[in-house]
Amino acid sequence: MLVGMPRWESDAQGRLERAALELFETQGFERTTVAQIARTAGLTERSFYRYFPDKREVLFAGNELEAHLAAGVEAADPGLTPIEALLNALGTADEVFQSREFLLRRVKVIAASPALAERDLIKLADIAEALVGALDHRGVEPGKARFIIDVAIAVSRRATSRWLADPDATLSDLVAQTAAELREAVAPPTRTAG
Amino acid sequence: MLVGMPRWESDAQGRLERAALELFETQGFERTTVAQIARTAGLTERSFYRYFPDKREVLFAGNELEAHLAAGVEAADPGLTPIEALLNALGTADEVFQSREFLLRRVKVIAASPALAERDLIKLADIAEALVGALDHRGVEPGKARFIIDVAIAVSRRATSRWLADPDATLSDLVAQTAAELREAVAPPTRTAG
DNA sequence: GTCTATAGGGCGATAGAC
DNA sequence: GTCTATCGCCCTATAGAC
Repeated sequence: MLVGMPRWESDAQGRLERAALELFETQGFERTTVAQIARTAGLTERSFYRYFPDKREVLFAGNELEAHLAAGVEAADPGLTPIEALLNALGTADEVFQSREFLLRRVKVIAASPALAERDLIKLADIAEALVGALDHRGVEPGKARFIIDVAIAVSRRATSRWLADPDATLSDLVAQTAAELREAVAPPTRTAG
Repeated sequence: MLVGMPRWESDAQGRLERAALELFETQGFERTTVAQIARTAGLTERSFYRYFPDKREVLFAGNELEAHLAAGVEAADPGLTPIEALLNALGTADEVFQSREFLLRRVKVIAASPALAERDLIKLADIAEALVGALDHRGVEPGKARFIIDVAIAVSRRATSRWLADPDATLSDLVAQTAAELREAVAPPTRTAG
């Protein structure tokens, strides 16, 4: 036996994640079995469930984004309004994103499966809930915090969608542009005399 | 055989829905089986699936809210801004709600189960998607429409949550109040000289 | 790893209503 | 006869228990 020959191939979780994305792309989520993902990654079905509590989670592992955003809001200048603090943090989300290539593949797979779309939404809701705690430290009451977070996430979704489509723009610029769009949309209309 | 004696008890779907809510309340969603719901409603498990494509859906049947909101937006005064049209419609959502009593039971059951919370979120997303079509008829581009809808839904969620807690306020008043809160939250801060 | 309950789909049988 | 609601039985996959 050669020295340095590992007993198991490394990064079982990563292999499962890559195998799953690949299979979901080619066959669709519903028509892919957990056993198939595991086999493709050189593992057994049982081992899959050691890494992921259910089949959907294989596309949603990791808390980096939530942690990054919460940290960003906690660290924000106390002089900023809550929405400013949130949007600044959301504008740096790309710091924890994978390659745009990978994100686009993932977004497409998720959009193609209602089951994955559900999971995606609750993951976003989990992030929102985590940010309530961060705003709480700034003295924002939870109900109001959740409301402002929902608005900020709406801005972020629009900005991120644009950013995925336009390789040249920066995310934080698009967040700022979308925030301006928000201010305009909620302002009372200028009813010019007709 | 007596005249008027139906072969089956009527309203099988309603019986399933009531049995499910009751069982989810007492046992929780996960610990309730489809067979149990069906038995309680006097049906078999197989028949359950004739009415609902899956176990979660038993709490989410019906499209009344989506239809009501889409119709409200379609019928809105063309002079209103998109967000005004949306918020007006959302302020009348109570017209298609069940009793507050029933809503509170349902909200509690959904909040207690991650699986049901997921389904709840995607139902809201489905409504949002339907409203994109309604705003399209008003000449709003889809990406922008979805953004404004997400913001309006954030307002509506906060207003509805307050309305459920406060039996005396009207939903449309609370929507208006929350819209004012939104305008204040997104306005640049008045930085008084320090 | 093995075992098992449950979800959920396919297909056909049955039995009134018409 | 057709239509429609229900049930029966078979199957696989998920996911949790042991």
